[in-house]
Amino acid sequence: MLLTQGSICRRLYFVEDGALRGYYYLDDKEITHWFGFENDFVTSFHSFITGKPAVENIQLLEGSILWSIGREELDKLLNEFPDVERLLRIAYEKYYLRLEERYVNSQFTSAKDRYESLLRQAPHIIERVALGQIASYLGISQETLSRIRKSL
Amino acid sequence: MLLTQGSICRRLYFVEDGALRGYYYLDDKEITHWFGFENDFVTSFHSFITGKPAVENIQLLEGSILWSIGREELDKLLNEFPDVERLLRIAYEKYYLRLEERYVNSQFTSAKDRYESLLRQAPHIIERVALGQIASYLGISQETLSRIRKSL
DNA sequence: TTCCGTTTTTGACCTTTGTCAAAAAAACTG
DNA sequence: CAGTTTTTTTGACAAAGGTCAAAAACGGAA
Repeated sequence: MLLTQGSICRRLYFVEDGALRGYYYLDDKEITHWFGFENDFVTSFHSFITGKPAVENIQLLEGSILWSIGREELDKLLNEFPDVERLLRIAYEKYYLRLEERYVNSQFTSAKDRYESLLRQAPHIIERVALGQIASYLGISQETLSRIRKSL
Repeated sequence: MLLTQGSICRRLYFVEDGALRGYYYLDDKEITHWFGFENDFVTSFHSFITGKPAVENIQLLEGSILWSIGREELDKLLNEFPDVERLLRIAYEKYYLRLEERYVNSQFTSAKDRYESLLRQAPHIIERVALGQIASYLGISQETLSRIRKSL
């Protein structure tokens, strides 16, 4: 575990290699709301940005190589090097667009289409992650995902 | 209309006063995916950031006062003043968290809860925006929203 | 192997929300 | 106002996906 809900996430991670996921609990059910793989930045954005306790847990799914930087170190870098500020701004643009697309898809495409598009975008995910985690990531029940797989 | 789909959005707007919405078409149906009110930044983020043609339309919902800046002017400012870079980065953080929350809500709360929470967060929206637009914003059909309202 | 715990699949049934069509209400317009 | 258009509501029905419970498959560890 990299982070447990309730604690404050003070570090930003970069995944050189490996896999992790962010999840939280909704009436005792685990909801995975993101996966991070090679070359992703991961953190509990809400906690890292606001300094409030995290609502999510971050778990390593396999042996991974991570780099990390603390909030204070990052702030120092941001003050010293405008290029870092720019890098971060551009990273946010990318993550914003990614989330926007995911949001639109979640609202207006069927569970089946979402699963197929996940397979296209991240085929390796199937071998690395349990079914139930993928289902909650897609916003559907595990049973429904199982039926979708059968139908393909 | 501030922007029509297919054209490239080259400006970032700031709403001093008024109301606007961004919407796109999905099988001939209008899907409103955001509203902008006082003190919001609005643009077609996807088009503005990537320079690709917009998939969305931006429409003024009432008489409004807007400020705007073009992509080139903004880039000039970003190069000249690191503080602007910082401002923008922080704005992105805010919008990212806002979108993240909306995403989580859309997936795991009922249509009724989403409507009630919208009423709490933006009570004025009801008087300013048509029902069908609110419904598509919440990701539900107009009929369902009508029934939800009846049940309250 | 065999046993045990976990994950995935299957079946039956239920709930939420969508769709289509029509009626009612509200908002414009001349 | 009366007439027209747009928006909202209502009803009947359909579809997608959820829930619960049980069976099957899988993956170690002894």
